[in-house]
Amino acid sequence: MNDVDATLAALADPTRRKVIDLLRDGPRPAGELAQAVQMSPPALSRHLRVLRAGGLVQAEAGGEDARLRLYTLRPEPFTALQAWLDQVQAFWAEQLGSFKNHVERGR
Amino acid sequence: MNDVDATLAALADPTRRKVIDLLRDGPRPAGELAQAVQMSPPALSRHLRVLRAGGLVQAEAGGEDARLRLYTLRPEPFTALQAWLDQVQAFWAEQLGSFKNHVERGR
DNA sequence: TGACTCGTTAACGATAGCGCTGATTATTGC
DNA sequence: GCAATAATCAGCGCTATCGTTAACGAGTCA
Repeated sequence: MNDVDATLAALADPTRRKVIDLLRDGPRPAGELAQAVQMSPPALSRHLRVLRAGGLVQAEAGGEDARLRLYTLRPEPFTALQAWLDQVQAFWAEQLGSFKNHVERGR
Repeated sequence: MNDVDATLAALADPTRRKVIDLLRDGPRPAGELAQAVQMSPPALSRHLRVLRAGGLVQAEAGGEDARLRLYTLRPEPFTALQAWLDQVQAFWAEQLGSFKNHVERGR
């Protein structure tokens, strides 16, 4: 329902998650990323498009060489995912609610 | 690399994420989950198998009626995912490192 | 025992995702 | 202008995944 779907779909692929890990060390041009994950530039370009569509990364026009597209991480989807994760983990926080839920659902 | 791959693959499907959200309110039998997501029991059973394989859920033998399999959330994969998320978000924590990375990579 | 329910497994058709090669656009430097 | 480079787009097979129906063990109750 939320955009968390798109975020998780983007992170599902191991290649894309590796790209995220690579970008943790700083911005990288697309070609360098393709070489790092041992993949043809067109294949990685598709992955980058998915990551862009999900808002996980952002392509800046490289200042020095305009042919290079420097990719950078964007924080929003990750904070949204963390918010959802916190909600899920609240399940164990309210351990005393394990019987409260039974009552609420009337079992 | 890690088992985070399996976790994210399991969470990628919207149906499976909805199951997780449903289980936040407490354990549910498989049939009730299938009805909640408007899906045939076999289809949901496959999703539950994926969630089980990833360790996100656990099937307990229902005490009252042994035919029912009550599914419950398991914490481990979520804490592992949170750990990875924290690593990624550390990228913005060290904002001053944006120039440090340039130096390290010798651009 | 026999009818019924719960859940899973098996087999099938349809769809979507992945990675490749080849072509296209934009930019650099001679 | 022209060759070379960076990145994306387009088209093509391939595999995996998803959901459905049908068949199968397991458990309940008369």
